[in-house]
Amino acid sequence: MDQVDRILAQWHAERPDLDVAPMGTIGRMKRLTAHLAQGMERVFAAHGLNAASFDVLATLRRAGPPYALTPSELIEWTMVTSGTMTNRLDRLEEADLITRKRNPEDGRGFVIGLTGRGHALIDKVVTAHVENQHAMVEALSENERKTLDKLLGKWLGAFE
Amino acid sequence: MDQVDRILAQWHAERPDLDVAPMGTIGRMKRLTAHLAQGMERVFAAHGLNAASFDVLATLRRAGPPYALTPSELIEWTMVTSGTMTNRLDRLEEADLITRKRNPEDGRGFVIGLTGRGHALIDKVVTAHVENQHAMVEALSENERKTLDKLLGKWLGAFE
DNA sequence: TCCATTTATCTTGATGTCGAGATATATACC
DNA sequence: GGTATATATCTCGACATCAAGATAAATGGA
Repeated sequence: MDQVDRILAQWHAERPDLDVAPMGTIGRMKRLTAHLAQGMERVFAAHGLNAASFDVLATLRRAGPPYALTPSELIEWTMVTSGTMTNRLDRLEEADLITRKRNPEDGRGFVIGLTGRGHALIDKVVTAHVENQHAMVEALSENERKTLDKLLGKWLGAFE
Repeated sequence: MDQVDRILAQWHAERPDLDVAPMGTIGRMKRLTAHLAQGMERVFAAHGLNAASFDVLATLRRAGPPYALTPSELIEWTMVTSGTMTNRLDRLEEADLITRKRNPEDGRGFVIGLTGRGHALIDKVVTAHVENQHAMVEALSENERKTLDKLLGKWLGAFE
């Protein structure tokens, strides 16, 4: 009987006309995601980053050489609005983790690249991040994690 | 090959030293939760609410008669800070959906109750909300959803 | 070539959240 | 009873995000 079960029990008592089983699934997803996000923020914060800045640096890093993307491409990968991306890039540029150069192929735009510091930092943080993620999924066996992956993949397919 | 798989493939190419399988699980959880939240917001918005205000009204409603809790109790159920709760209550009070009365049993505090309008509204919205949640989990069979519930419950247990 | 439309990015204002600190009341202990 | 501590809630300032609108450059015909 966890917190989600308590919520479902309350609804069952107050609104027995409702079948709240899906609420349990969705509620657990939400809480779990919140815990996972919190756990990841701790690692990011230990290196002076947050989820937002990590997201941008990691996207540039895993894009491979020359570790450079346009703001539009970053927006697509990270699924934030253009205003949010501008703000994120402003802060990362201030921190000397990325560079913002005019795009020689498109005068309207820019190319965002990792600085040396940015590259070194994200490599270090990603290593710690992946280690941390391993620790956070340890509660599930390898088989359970794979089963979960399959279910999540199927469900996600209905949305994307 | 969904967006999460593409991200994993990029990491595999750039950092083959990392085992990013957990990142896939966590990434799918995050994306799924974002889609679910978006779907729920649509229902809330159709009734002039958002997730924050729904959360408070629903907590009061499912608490049962007399549909009243202290801000502290609301904070525990909703897992937000006191400043956030004050802000939420201010807006709900303005909208005449809740009342804020001094707590006769504790001069430091208040008791938050549903107004008639608030009670009627949350009953209507919860019905639509539950219907919407059913639609959003339709991609999974009943058995799959139950398997997922079990796995999520086990995982969540490691955190709570 | 010229103009209309599209695209890339930035700017601005509103909103929701958090964290730290303020205030008032309750509680515990001497 | 009186003081120290704990608790309940609010206030305030900082920050991230979004949506809508502004600006500048690219593109696609006539």
